[in-house]
Amino acid sequence: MSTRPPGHAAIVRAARAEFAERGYGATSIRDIAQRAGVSLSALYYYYKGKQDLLVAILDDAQDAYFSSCEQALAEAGEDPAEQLEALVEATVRYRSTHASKSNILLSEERSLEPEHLERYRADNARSTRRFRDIIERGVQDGLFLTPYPDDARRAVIAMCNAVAQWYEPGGALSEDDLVERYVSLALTAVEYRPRAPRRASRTQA
Amino acid sequence: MSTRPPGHAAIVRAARAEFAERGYGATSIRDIAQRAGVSLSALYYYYKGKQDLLVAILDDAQDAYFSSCEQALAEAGEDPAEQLEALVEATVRYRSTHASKSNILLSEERSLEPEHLERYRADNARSTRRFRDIIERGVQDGLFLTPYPDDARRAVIAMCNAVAQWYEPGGALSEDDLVERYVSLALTAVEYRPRAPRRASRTQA
DNA sequence: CGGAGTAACGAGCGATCGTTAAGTACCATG
DNA sequence: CATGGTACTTAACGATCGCTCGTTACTCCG
Repeated sequence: MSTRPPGHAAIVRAARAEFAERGYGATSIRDIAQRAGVSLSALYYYYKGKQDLLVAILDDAQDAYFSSCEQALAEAGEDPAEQLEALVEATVRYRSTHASKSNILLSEERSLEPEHLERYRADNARSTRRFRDIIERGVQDGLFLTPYPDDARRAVIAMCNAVAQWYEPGGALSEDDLVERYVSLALTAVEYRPRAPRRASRTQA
Repeated sequence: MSTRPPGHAAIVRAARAEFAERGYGATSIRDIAQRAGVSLSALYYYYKGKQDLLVAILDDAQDAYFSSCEQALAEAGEDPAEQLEALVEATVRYRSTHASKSNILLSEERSLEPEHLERYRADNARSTRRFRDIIERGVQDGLFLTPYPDDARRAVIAMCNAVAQWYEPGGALSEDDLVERYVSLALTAVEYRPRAPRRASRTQA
């Protein structure tokens, strides 16, 4: 998609920016075309219509996120804490470096027509399950002490997602530091207590 | 606003529902009028236009949230933990019982025209400051051990806000239980460690 | 040199958009 | 019983919407 004709890339870039800023429903294809520096009918050379463009952008954004998670998990070991770290890192990095994609992904589900909605929801559910399974296993292994695994999961996901709404690359906080903080916050949220050092006796009520 | 003519209340209710479901930009005033069971021009009897209606809905939603926070804080004592509890409880209750208002509040800032944006942002900033000041004081008092107060604050706010997107009243989880869990999660996020043995039993240790 | 395919363009279609103007039914008051 | 405000209505305006049409410029291949 990047090595394609320059017009195509410009259209996708412009559409992503407009959808992220104004929302799908408030964006006209003329807005997109103007931002991309092409005529409005150029859009119809590459896509069947506005909805088709949204679907393509959503698919691309979802693929990018999922493959990033997949890779992070592949490099992580068996330890649930390590896996949660990997997932949080992948998510935070994605939200911070691809803010437009993230914000569209997180807010334009409602703009999808019914025929595309099911697949989109199913894919998102797989992603949620990733978090859920890891946290559940951490709880079973006695590594995560949270009494509310489901709510801890939602909290971790919500706080990572919110990064896309406020973080500015190149600001005072580096991406690596950001990741470190959110990994730490996530482990705190699930109440991670490493097994090895036996000196901890305050836990387990 | 509730004791006004029935048409007015119906319009506001319909507009809230439509804005929350489809978004401001994707909602037409005809959609709103039809849902309210009035003609589209009835809207112009009460409001100057679509934007004016959004502003009224946003103002009402903001007032409801802020006054709820104010009341909760007034009933809380001086203890930062108690104050954070009060703020989280007020926020979670608001998000869970006024999902439409919440979701509009959380996503339609971008639909505000410049002249209304400044006041809206300023009011929201006051709300954020509430959380920030309480957490900062908790850290200074040595009650909150989090090394990242700003990020913990963002995490707490984000997880509370997300409630509006998934919680269903009347479901398996009661509102009181929901509040209890999120208060607990928030105290965990700021790494609350009570100085003296409080009678608290919902937090571990 | 002559198609074939690619990558667009400007003009315009019907539908829908936010908004306005002018009118109407219904009270309550004087 | 006339008058004035309240609470709407129907009809229509110009602008903009997503989308289609017919055309054009430019390559590459034989």
